Amino acid sequence: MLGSSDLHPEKSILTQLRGFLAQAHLPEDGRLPPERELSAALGVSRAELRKALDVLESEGQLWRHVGKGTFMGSRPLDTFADIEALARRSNPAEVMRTRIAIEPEIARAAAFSATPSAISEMRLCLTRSRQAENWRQYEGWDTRLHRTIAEATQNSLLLGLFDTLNAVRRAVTWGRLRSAPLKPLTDHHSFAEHDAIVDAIEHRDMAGAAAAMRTHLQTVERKLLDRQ
Amino acid sequence: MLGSSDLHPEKSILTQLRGFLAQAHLPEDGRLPPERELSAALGVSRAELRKALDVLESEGQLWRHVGKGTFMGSRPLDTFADIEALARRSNPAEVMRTRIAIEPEIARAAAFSATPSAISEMRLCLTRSRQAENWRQYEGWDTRLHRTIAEATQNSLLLGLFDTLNAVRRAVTWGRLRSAPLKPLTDHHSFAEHDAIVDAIEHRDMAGAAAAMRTHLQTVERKLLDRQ
DNA sequence: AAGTCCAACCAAAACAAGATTGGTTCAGGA
DNA sequence: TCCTGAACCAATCTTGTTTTGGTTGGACTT
Repeated sequence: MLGSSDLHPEKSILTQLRGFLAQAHLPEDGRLPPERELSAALGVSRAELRKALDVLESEGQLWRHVGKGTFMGSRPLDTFADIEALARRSNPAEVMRTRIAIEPEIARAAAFSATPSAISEMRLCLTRSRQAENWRQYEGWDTRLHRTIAEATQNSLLLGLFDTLNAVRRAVTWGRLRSAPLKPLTDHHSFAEHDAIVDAIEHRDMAGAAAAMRTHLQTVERKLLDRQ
Repeated sequence: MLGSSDLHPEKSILTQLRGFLAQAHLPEDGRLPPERELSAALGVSRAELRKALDVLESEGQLWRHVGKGTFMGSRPLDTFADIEALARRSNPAEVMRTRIAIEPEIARAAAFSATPSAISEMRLCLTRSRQAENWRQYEGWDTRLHRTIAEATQNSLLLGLFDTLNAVRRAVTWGRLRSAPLKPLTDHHSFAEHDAIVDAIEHRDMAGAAAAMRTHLQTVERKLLDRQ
């Protein structure tokens, strides 16, 4: 077991690698030579080199990706969110769960920050949605109500995340439920639920606003499930 | 000037093209044949075809792009959420409020969906963050812990929104607090708070996970305020 | 002269084939 | 038992070619 040339082979390779990384100056992006080159340069097998690299990666000192290479520093995040890519990986159920997770908190924040003019715009959306003559109109005012609530938080970042979520929702439903026929404008229990949300916001009832929004979205989710 | 074979050549080509588009069934994406093919098929010169296409494009019935082709319908809007634009409109306080709104709900979902391997990765993050020798290492493991929790929801959309939020956070703090000196690695009450979050997730305590995450983030917020 | 056609060219985008690269497996040998 | 080397895999990059809308200029017709 300890008959080899040194007692701590992996440790010596680790130090050797650390020395190399400290000495050799890497390119701008912090990329270091491919494993095959590096193992040859250090005179060790690729497997042993990988063990040492595993340690450094677990320490968070470098990150690796197949086809790209090995880089010093911490793994970079995407600098832009690709709506289409998100929609491709997601599905209607996931969108609904995400709405249920996030929109109640938006309503809570809105109950804290909403201005009177924002609340009156919500009331307008409620009235218009009641007057809607077909599903499309109703959906339009429903969407606008939810966005008005998000605007009322006066939190541009929260609003941005809401818009992203909404864009994904549209992309997902377009892709999967495009065959949905023009729904008749029948039962809209949602009227009372919408009222409850806006009422809670107007009364600065944060917990109530969140609860009302959650109840509403769970109703929507149940309708979705029933239709399938 | 009107000596040619017909008085309104461009108009006849337009109607001919309209007829073709109504009759021929296009592929899924609404793409129509390249101009060179289409002009040959309709027996008109490419220049004349392009004039007709210009009309249809000005009417908003189709859109074109070099290298891509000509498509029926309206030009698709950008599907990228611009992180930089969000960061420009936001600020550290807003980022913090948004984290407090969203991350507790992520923790709640994680308590429901987390796999044992995900939980063990959270434990690893806890251990490493305790062993951290400087602020940068600690921050790295802290970030990774929060992302591991988001991954544990097994909700790709929620994860995507979390990543967006995180990207904006980094952009905002880099832009505004770049002058922050290397903070010493002193008081980390956060250890116990992190433990409480992971414990709740492991015990499938959804409400507890959300509450622990909210408590933790409010602590972070208080530190931010104290420093200013 | 004015309009039309045709061919060529341009840059952006798509497409295709090959090479790299981290990750994994397995037979062979020390 | 452990390590090695080689092979294989899938994701990614690289490179070169093709396709596509947009543009220009000369030849031909009227």
